[in-house]
Amino acid sequence: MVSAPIAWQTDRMSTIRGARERARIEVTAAIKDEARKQLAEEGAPKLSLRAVARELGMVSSALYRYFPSRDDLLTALIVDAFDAIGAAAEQAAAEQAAGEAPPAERWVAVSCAVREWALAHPHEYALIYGSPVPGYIAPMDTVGPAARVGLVLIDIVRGAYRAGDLTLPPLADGLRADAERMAADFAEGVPPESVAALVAAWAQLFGLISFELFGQFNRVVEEREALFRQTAGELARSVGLRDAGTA
Amino acid sequence: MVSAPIAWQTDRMSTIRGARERARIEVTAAIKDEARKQLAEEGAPKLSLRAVARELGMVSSALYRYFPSRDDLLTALIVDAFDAIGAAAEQAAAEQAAGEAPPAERWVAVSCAVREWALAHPHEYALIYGSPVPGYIAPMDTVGPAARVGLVLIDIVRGAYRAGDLTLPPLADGLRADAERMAADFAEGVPPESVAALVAAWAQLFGLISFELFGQFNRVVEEREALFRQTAGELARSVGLRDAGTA
DNA sequence: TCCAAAGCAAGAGCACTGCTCTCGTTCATG
DNA sequence: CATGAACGAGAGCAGTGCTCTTGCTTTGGA
Repeated sequence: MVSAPIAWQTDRMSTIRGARERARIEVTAAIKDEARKQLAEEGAPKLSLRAVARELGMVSSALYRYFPSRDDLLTALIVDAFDAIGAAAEQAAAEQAAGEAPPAERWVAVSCAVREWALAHPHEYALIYGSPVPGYIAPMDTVGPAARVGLVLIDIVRGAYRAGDLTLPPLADGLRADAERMAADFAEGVPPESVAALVAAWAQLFGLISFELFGQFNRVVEEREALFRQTAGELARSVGLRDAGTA
Repeated sequence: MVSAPIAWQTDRMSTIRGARERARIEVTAAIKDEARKQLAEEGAPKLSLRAVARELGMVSSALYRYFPSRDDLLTALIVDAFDAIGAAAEQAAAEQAAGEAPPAERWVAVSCAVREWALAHPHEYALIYGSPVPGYIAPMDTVGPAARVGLVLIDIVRGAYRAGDLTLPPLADGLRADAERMAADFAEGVPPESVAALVAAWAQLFGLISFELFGQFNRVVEEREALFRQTAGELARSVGLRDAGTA
């Protein structure tokens, strides 16, 4: 029997094979750090391999030993960003779970955590939820990290369902089959009605964040946090979570 | 396909000042057309002044007689895109108004028209609703065209309110002042409760479209039109429009 | 009618970019 | 210890946005 792949990876990481391998890991991390720094300052389109190399005191061609192309470096940053926003959501959910808060409140807390991460890392947010780079096709490595926020939201709904605290929203006929497939694929233990509403709420949540971050609310909305909180609460209700305000 | 001319443009066009001026207008239009073509094929980041000039049989420096910089060319395309999606929304609204459809149905029709325009012009949509270009600040010329879709939605709600067909959604205390300001600024004749809900629904609508267009629904949602229709209907209800489905 | 002023296209050139290739050097391992 | 792989440096290619100069053409006023 072969051990789990995770364990095998940890094995490799703990077993330092030599100075060269360790240097490689360090340089790779340094490149990503510098790239992330430039990303935060100038944004993805301005991220330049040459500038990263320059700042690191090496020549541009040396960078290709670590990342075969600029897109691959971007992919690494994308994965990191998905992981970071996913971790922020998971942490918020964990904190709420400890306090035994009602599901709707946990939903709002997670939503706010996601929004706050986005406000703190606008360029990284734009990298993962903004316009995709044309010609760039997200490799499979990204789908796992990309799902983390969604899974947190699913968990909240599943918990509410198991506790009998979930009101089933209406479901259009044309959506039932797809909703059942989605439930089976990545939301086991959640009724299809809620899965469909959940996916819609998920997109709407990020719509609010994107509008705020991408400047669509400029000259329109001022009290953005209040609007977000209120709307996130209504989205919680729309997926069937009991209203937190009436508790 | 020429975009809707602005007032002063029409003025100038009717008063032909000379061959030179006419040539200038034609060349400007040709540049925009070619740029739009390349935009549709490759996307905004790949849009190259030199390539546009090459395709038009002129030298790159000549292009600067018409657009002082690449950003200015992009601005022109942005204004056109806002105008186009605004026109699509207005047309859908006009068609629905002629048939005296209930407000919620008109809301859904406008939403679907916007979505369909987005699906037909993904790169232009990404240009106006995707990640903003870092360092690029939208000039004032864009705010008018950018507001058109929103104004169509406001009109529907205002019509429903005047007809006594509007249910007022709840409004958080922290939002009332801002909502009143918004109502005074650009939604006269609409109660503040509805304005706040309207702005949120507006962002959520585009969140759905962006998620679909930017690939976030890949491997998740299949029946995207059905999900959009259902959610647009619920958004209509969330701003207080009478449910169309129960008619 | 003539002429200066303004508009225009072209070309050279600058400082960049991503990326490839070659050339010595250094390291890890059989 | 010797050999092959990994590595950093540098030159070079094709492309980019943008500027400046150089002539030519059109335009509008004297």
